[in-house]
Amino acid sequence: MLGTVRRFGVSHALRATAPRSISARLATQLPKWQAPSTLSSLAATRSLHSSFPRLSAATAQAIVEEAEPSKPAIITEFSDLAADNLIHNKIIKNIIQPDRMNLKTMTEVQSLTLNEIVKGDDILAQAKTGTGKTLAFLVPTLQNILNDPSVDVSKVGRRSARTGPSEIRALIISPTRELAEQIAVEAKKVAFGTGLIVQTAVGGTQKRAGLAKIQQEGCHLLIGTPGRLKDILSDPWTGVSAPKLNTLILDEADRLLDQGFAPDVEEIQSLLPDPTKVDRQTLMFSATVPREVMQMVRQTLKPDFKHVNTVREDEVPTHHRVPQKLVYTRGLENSLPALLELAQNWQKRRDNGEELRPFKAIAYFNSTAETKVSADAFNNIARSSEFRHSSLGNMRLLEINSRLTQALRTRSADNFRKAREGILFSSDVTARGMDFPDVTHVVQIGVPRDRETYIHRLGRTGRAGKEGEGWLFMHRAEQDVYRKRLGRLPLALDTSLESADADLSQTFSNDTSVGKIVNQVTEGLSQCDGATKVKSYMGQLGTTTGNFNSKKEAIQALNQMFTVGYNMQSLPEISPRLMQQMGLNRIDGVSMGNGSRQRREGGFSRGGDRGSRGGFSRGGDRGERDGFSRGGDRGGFSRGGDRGERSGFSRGGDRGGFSRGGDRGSFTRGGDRGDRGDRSSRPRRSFDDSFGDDSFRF
DNA sequence: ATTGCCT
Repeated sequence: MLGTVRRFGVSHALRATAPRSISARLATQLPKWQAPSTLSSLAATRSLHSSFPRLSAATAQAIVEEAEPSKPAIITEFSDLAADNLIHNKIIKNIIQPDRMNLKTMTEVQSLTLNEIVKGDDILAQAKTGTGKTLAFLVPTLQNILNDPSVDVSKVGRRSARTGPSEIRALIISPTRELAEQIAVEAKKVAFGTGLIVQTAVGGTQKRAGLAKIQQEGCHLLIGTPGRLKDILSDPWTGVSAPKLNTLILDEADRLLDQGFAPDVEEIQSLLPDPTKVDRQTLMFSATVPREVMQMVRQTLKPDFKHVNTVREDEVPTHHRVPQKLVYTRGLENSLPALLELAQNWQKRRDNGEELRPFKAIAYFNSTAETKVSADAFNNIARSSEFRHSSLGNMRLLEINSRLTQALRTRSADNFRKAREGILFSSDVTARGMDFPDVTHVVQIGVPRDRETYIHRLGRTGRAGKEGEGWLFMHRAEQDVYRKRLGRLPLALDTSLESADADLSQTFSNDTSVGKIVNQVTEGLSQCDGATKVKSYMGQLGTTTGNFNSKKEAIQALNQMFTVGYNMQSLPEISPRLMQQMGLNRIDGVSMGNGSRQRREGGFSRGGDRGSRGGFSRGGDRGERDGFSRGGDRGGFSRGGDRGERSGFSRGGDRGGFSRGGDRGSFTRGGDRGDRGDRSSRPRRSFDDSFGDDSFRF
């Protein structure tokens, strides 16, 4: 708690030196916001001007005592924004009317950023997932466009409308298409009736149709993904340009500034008017701002930008309202049974009269092919009449990843939004920003690529004041990478899922509930397309070899998943070239392909699904883009070789030395700053150093 | 080899 107060105290003191903002003024006039907990009621606004001196710990402590007693009430009502014509009446109505957005009270991040954005400051805003960041930048940004005397909204709707394809005043960049569309939907709600025109530009849609729409209707606010934005802004032939652009918004800013996106984002910036000639405000929003992107942030924003941070530095940026559980799986093949068991247990409790919301989960996987196999397997399971008549029978089982056609992606997202209960099998395409209502569970299968990914995925539940649960299923051999990569997180060990620890190489009787689950999953997987299973194996090859303690263990676990879990006879071939690239060798247990034969025959030969039956659709081509192959289609089955006997494979689960400990990983705060993300700028504390006696167990 | 992102 101490660390929190200190941070708050410093920030508050700094804030007092800044010009008094309207929100501060409003704050003192308004009744204090009734916060559900002190955790979220505290907030910090601080200036990060590069010349600002860093305070010593002693100074900070002194300020704490001075500043702590008077906590300002920082949250305001939307209706109060009408004062001084701060925000257009129409916008306020759109927000508060029961038949429209039906919101009343601003969230912290909304109230803390509104004035700064209207003032025109550059901002980096950090707030937890699901706390209304989108609205926080939309409302003042749309207001700023209305405030611009050169923007004429009065004639919109008539033929003589003065808006056009070069009237873009604000640009919002999003890392995924669905998020861009979602922001646009919200923007249109806010802008309704104001005459402001909101347009989108994302990939996977018809470029020409989108351009025609912009040309016909005009555009004040453009929302899009990096590739398409770059495309239309760089191509003079499109007629779409932004010579009057005043606002650039990076949603999920840390993602857009990371290696994968930064070049595109920089190029887009270079296509915008010179900021020394046309004044430009840049806004960055995210729940996570790892230390290593701060340099990029500073380079992109004006030197006097404001850092609004509602996540206290000793706090894990996840909701304390979302309990997080860690499940060790015996093998990689145990994850899907454990997922089914989780759903079943929940629905059983509902059947027994517990007041629980319907099971609505997102299952996250680290590769697209794995999402596909898993979704296909569950859809196969769901075809049985037993399943259909069980308490899981009404679940929607949907899949989304970047390899699907955009039409299917959109359909899955829409269907999952509407679904009362179900599972969305997802890659990281939905990890950030997506707002699916009433998600009760987020299940992450395998350790995610980084801590930010973990946090954002988890943030798909527990939104807008609702409850939710987070689950991480992980192989024992991922333990080290879990600690190193994810750092401090409030996960509690959970051993309630029996199928997570079952030895799937055994035969199970349908008499037990675990046996039934295992048999259902095995059967569902048997019916899946063999080629997709190979792609899943290949896809996981990259992540598991990076996640496991050793490559050898990773290969053994994968091989077992493939043969025991996927019910395949022989292992996918890995070309000598790839093996060399990945630093694998024969000893690791991979099946080395014959490069020349593979080239000659191309792709892979269809090998044996042992248990596959006819009759069912194999999941196969339900519209995946490019036949689900991105670049070199490798991975053949090795011919001949071990004909399905499993004895040749190591059984994974070497668990020597591991102790299961009690379930105590609850949410406690040590004195040290939980803030991490310091992966590059300074040496990380070792895991053990950062844990006191009553700290997180995992 | 692994996510997402203009054709």
